Amino acid sequence: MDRHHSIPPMHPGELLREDVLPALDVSKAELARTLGISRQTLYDLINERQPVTAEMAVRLGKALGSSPRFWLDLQRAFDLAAAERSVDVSRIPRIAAVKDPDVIDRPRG
Amino acid sequence: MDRHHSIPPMHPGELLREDVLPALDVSKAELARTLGISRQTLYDLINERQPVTAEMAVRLGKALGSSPRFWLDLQRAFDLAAAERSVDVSRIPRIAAVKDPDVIDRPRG
DNA sequence: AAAACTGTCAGCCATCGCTTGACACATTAA
DNA sequence: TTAATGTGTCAAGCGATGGCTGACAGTTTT
Repeated sequence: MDRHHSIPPMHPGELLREDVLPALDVSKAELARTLGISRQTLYDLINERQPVTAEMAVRLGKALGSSPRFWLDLQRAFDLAAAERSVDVSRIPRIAAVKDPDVIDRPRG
Repeated sequence: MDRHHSIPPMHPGELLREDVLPALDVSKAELARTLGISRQTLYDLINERQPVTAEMAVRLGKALGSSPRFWLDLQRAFDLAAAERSVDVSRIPRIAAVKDPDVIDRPRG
């Protein structure tokens, strides 16, 4: 019953690099300045070497006029997929029933 | 528009401590063992000194039979609220229109 | 009494998120 | 044609994080 679950999670840097930046008429150096971060940090972000932290999400949200949650959600999905890959869960027994309300899975409205 | 979040976001540790653990008939020491983490780490988590990381979310998900995303979302809301408090965004100008790329489920393809 | 559980501290360590500084090269502005 | 700016990228440094082990003292379970 695992509906949805979009395919492979994208790193926020990819979106930034492929979609956002090209649409903007701003140099990377200037974007970094605008965001109040170092050029290196933006470089790392864009090249998917560094995640969008909560603080970074807030900055991006302000500058790009989007919701910080958007960026954070993107990152979380990415992190979760990675964790699912890297953590061996096979030795962890289920000690409680599935009583979880499957999150505030806000169906987007 | 975005109203204020009516409720201040809860740390996952609080839920773990107040709701989950009491409902379970498992000692904390054993839960730590079950999760494959140290007793200290569980202690820190429960006492809200440490966050639910993606990897931790996966562990909790497996053991408690809930979705890892549930735990991660809880943490994300918490982190975001903190970031919004701590990051001074007032000097960051909006350089792009409010174009919220309607989040996660990018149809892709 | 022995075994297990509890709260909590202290110390350690690898990694993380970010920074500055540098270099070589490319593009744009005066 | 210079000067300024931008670009890709590396290296080193730094404080904070996430996690661990070990310990102690007291409580509960067996």
